[in-house]
Amino acid sequence: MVQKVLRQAAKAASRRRGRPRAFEPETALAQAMEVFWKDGFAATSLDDVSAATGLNRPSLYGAFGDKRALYLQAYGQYRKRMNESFAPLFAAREPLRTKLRRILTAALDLYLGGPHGPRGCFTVLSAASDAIADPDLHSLVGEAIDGTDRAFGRMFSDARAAGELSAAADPRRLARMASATIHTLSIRARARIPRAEILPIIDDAVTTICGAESA
Amino acid sequence: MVQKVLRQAAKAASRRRGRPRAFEPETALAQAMEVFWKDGFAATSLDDVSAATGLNRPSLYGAFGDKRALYLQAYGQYRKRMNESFAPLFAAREPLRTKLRRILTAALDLYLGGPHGPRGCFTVLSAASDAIADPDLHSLVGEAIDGTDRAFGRMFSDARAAGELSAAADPRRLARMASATIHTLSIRARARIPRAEILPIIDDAVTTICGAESA
DNA sequence: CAATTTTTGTACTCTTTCGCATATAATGGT
DNA sequence: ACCATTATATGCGAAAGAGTACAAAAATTG
Repeated sequence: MVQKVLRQAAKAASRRRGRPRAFEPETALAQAMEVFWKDGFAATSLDDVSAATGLNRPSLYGAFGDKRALYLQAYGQYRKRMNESFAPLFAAREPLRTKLRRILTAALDLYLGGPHGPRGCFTVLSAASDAIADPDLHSLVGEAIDGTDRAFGRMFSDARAAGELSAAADPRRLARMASATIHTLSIRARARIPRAEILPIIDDAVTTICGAESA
Repeated sequence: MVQKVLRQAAKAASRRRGRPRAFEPETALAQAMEVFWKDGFAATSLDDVSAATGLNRPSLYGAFGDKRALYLQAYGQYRKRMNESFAPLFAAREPLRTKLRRILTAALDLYLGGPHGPRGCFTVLSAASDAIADPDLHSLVGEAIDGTDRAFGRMFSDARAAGELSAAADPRRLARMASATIHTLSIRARARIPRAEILPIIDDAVTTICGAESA
């Protein structure tokens, strides 16, 4: 009994007991994410995921559980990756105007540039899905939206402290407008509206939030 | 042959030939719309639609065609109804501020108050769906988004002409920000965020677009 | 009333899909 | 070398889902 506990504790460090996995769960999850992101939960079959990952269904079950659990983990990885890739953009020491433009442009590129065409934001897709009825997904999506609001909120709050925004500006209001921009970018990208017609919205948001171009 | 053509031409006016329908297509379409709106295209089975309408599947096929055609017609009816119910709000002779607030509030109520709980905007859902790959749906959704931009655009343009907005205001930019607000309301409603947490966004948008409250 | 036309309801076929049972393969422990 | 353990691959089984065939029902036309 004690032995077993010790062995389990060492699992991460030393090699697992039986036959080793022939794949990296992280990679498989990233591939599963792609197909779910493209077609959504209901329209994606486990055979689609199987084909995308190169794994048989039993391997998927063994590693991640059933379809729902797999989706939740794929979406979890999406959130983690988004946080990692956008954190430096939010932390950058740049003029507010430039920073906001960079963030929105990065989001649009991400939404338009999927390996299978325009796809929008996975969070927005998950919210639209029937799977949003699931309380777990429901929480994750709520956290994601809130997290975006907060990230923008901190950015505008810092900018105001640095004198880049008027003292009367409300960081939380501006943050929600920035999130709204993210959402409209996602929807228009997914609707396959051409990039050239979406791009002006980034200018709209920068102008609306930071004021008209002064230079 | 000529007889047949004449008969078909008179079809709309005089009674149809064989056994009459036991249902109104408009009503059935409205009921189909509800279920598609709730769960999306892929997660809604024809049995679900059959249950919601009280019609057998062969009747659905006879009246509307296959599942895809049915969805397109249900979505078409949604668009028609939205245009009808929002047109008077856009046309109202009210202060811009009041009008914008009324429109956004009506949208939020619609998104939150489905017979089966929060549901968001059907256009946003359709864009998120896998069915967006269908060129026909794709066009309909594009038109819907564009139509909203234009409706807001006219409103702001008129308001500027009436002196309710500064001469420097760009109606198209403001229109896209208003549409973005509609989109974020839809997403947050669908994500089951409580009404009280969504409501401030309407204030945000009114303030951002019309300027800070003067009175 | 008989013939024709259209709708309705039952039941059917064919395909897809999820989840799992079972057998085989590959590793660590003793 | 042998056992315990974990992963892989084939394939099964039950269920759901889309679309349709067919006969009965309900209307119009002559």
